[in-house]
Amino acid sequence: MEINLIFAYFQWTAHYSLKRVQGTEMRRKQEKRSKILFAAIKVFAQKGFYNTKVADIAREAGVADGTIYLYFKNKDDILISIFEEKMDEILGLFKTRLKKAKNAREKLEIFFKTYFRLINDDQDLAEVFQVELRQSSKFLKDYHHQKFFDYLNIIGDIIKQGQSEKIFRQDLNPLIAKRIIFGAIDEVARQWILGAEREFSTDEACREVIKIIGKGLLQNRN
Amino acid sequence: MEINLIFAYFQWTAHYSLKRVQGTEMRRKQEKRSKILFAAIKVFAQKGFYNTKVADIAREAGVADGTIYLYFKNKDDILISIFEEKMDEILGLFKTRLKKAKNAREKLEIFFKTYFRLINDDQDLAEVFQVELRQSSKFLKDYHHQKFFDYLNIIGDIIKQGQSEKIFRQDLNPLIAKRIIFGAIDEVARQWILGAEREFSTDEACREVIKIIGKGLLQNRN
Amino acid sequence: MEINLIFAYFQWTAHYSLKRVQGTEMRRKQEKRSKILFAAIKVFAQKGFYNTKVADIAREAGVADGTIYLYFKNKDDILISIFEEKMDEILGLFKTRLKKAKNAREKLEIFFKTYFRLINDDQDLAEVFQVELRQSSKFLKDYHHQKFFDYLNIIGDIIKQGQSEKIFRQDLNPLIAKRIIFGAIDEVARQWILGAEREFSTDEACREVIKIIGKGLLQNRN
Amino acid sequence: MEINLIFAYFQWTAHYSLKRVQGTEMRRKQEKRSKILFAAIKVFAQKGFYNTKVADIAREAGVADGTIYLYFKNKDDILISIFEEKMDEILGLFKTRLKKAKNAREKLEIFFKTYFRLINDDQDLAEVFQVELRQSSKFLKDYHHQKFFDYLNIIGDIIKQGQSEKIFRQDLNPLIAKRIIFGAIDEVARQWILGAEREFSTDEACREVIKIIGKGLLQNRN
DNA sequence: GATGAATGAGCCTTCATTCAT
DNA sequence: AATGAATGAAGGCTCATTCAT
Repeated sequence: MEINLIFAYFQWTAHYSLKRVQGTEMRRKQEKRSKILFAAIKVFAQKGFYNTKVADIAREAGVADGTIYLYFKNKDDILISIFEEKMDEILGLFKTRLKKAKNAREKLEIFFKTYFRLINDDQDLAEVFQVELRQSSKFLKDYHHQKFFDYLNIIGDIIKQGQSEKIFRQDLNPLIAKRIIFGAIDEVARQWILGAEREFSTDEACREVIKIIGKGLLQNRN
Repeated sequence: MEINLIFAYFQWTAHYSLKRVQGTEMRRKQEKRSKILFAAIKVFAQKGFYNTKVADIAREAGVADGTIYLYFKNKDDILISIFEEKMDEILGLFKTRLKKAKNAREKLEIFFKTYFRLINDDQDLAEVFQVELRQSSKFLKDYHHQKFFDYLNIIGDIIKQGQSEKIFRQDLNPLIAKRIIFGAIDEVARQWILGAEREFSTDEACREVIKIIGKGLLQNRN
Repeated sequence: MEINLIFAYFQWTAHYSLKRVQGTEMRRKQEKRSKILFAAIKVFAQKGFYNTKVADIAREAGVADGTIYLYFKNKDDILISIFEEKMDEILGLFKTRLKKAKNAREKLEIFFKTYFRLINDDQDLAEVFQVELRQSSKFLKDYHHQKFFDYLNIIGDIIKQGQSEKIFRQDLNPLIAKRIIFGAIDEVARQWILGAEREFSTDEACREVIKIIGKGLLQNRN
Repeated sequence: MEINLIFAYFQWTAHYSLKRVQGTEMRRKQEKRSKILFAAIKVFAQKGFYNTKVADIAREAGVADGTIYLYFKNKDDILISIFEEKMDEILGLFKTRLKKAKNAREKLEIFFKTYFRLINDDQDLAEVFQVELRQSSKFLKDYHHQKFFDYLNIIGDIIKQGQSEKIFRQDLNPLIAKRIIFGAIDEVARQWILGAEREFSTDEACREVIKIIGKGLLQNRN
């Protein structure tokens, strides 16, 4: 509930915060950029990056084809921008939410809850992140996402903190462990998104992850 | 070592098993088909499905462009065939290997070991599975991966068996748990494959997975 | 020196002469029109007509893209206007300068000197004339360069005058001869303009032309 | 008459000479390439380079659009190839024809005759050379034609030879003189090509050039 | 069966021109 | 009058697929 409010607020600010002080025309420009980005997310989610025509995005956004190129260098740039800009929002949200936790175990739980809340609240975006950003060597090999590493390191840092707090096992390799965790939630989310019939809710998924991963990380005595 | 032998054998049989009884010309036909499939795996792994030209596959396979269409309906069909045929091999291998285990815990461990052995031994194939098939649910609308479900259900069955053997927690939802496990190993494998510098070995990865997931599934008292 | 002054005067008048009697706002309008024309000459000279974007001209002129269309019908119209208006200036200059000559031979020499002086003093304009207008007969199907014929006929008239003065050979075909002369000076000018390293001065070029063409036209006895 | 025969022979050899020893399929490949080049010359001559669509060339050549790209890198490459390949033929023809001359004066005359014969016999090609190759900064500035310099130097060499034979004036600057001559014949040719109504024949043009330029170069005493 | 030259539908991108402000 | 964001038609080029040899 609370998260919902935060998320709504965060969505609202996302479009405006950076430019709040600037004039109306600047705001309008940002609005159109956001409109295109939003349309692109929707269409990429539906058809996939390579099966999406720039004209599809334009139609969805309600602008002319050429207008896209006033805001983005090319089609690839749209996908990269989705990643960069949305990742900024997401990283910000995680940072804010994790501040409240008093130890690594709580942090892990908040992390999972925030993650599945995000997935639940913006499925198109989630799908683009889950599916489209994976598919092209452009984005996986050639293009190095500092922001993706930042994101992964949120998990890594929680693990390390948990180890120094003697809550998590000392023999874990955080490098591999963070991938295990990321992969686990990522795949569950993907299944939730792509699965035709919803076999489980994001809340159930979250609880399941906490059960398995949470327990898997703990010291034997706990 | 032992696994390697098994794997080598299995690779050899893969090309011939289905058609073993047929004549020489049929065998030659299979050889060319395999050559193309093998080339496709390599090129898809390098460049991704959409950035691979049919001509690239032809060149890699050492055949003419047109020849490909004597063995495959179209470019999509190559990807599907990779999946179908390799999945048959993989499913067969898992089945053989898992027979030896006496309980779910052992099965899980064998599953992980076999998985990372496969990844280690055929990286190109692994990459195609990891990256390129992610998008297939988009572009191959009609195509449903029964074999992928079979594969996933190997994990699901191990979980259920572990629950009935009272080794694994009773409150696990096998539907979600199998995704968690699949996602975890999948992501670790992806990182191992795509990461420029090898930060860990497949053996380390395997041990780490067993530590976290293995423990995460167990009953509290164990 | 003297010519320089004349040329400077002529440049100044070019912008105002036609509209000298009109009010200030009209003059301001002319100024902007000239600014655009001047910018267009510069950019056309640098990049060629087809490789020049209207936006390039606008930027060079320091006006908005749309402003150009307040002064010119379209991109073609800019090129035509350059030709028309600059040709008026040039024709006027030739007329003024040629008045002083007492015979065809002197006229020819003054013509050459004036020509190379113009080339020397406004290289951008020269380049547009040299290179870009070459193609105009293609793309401006309807447009006939009356002024170019006027210009050519200055040469033709000098030849005819020289023939009736018995200075030039009687067997010359003025129609062809004027093309020969125009082509000769045009090409020398082009080389001077486009050649990376200046291999000769316009003065040298002028003297060389007078030597060859001048002598070539003369009666045998002279 | 004689020239016509030579020219016809030379046209025939142009397509085959280089590949004469190779197999039929190579010859067929050359034929198609020539067909496209020939079509391009025709269409460029009619509409100009920038107003010609690749599809226009394809239609004229009777091939599909894509076929063009099997033989040429891109549209620019077609124009460059026209220049390069035709220039080879032309240079070869000049070399052959000029061998027969016994002094510079005769050489000059043969040069002019050959030139106007070429113009007369392949008007489309002449137009492309005259007009299209001039219009783009691509071809005039960025692209350096060694072959064009070779061509110009044929004239330059004749001038130098004439000077050492004491036939031509000693005070000529060959650098400028060759441009004067090239420009003169070039412009006459262009007028002959572009002029709607043929005001003169190429033979007349040739005679006129010999009269003016020929005489202009001679020593005073001759 | 094998070839690879040929095809042509399709799409990204550019840019001259318009028009609301 | 001036602006410049928006438009959308147009075209160069790619590449999966075909088919004559």
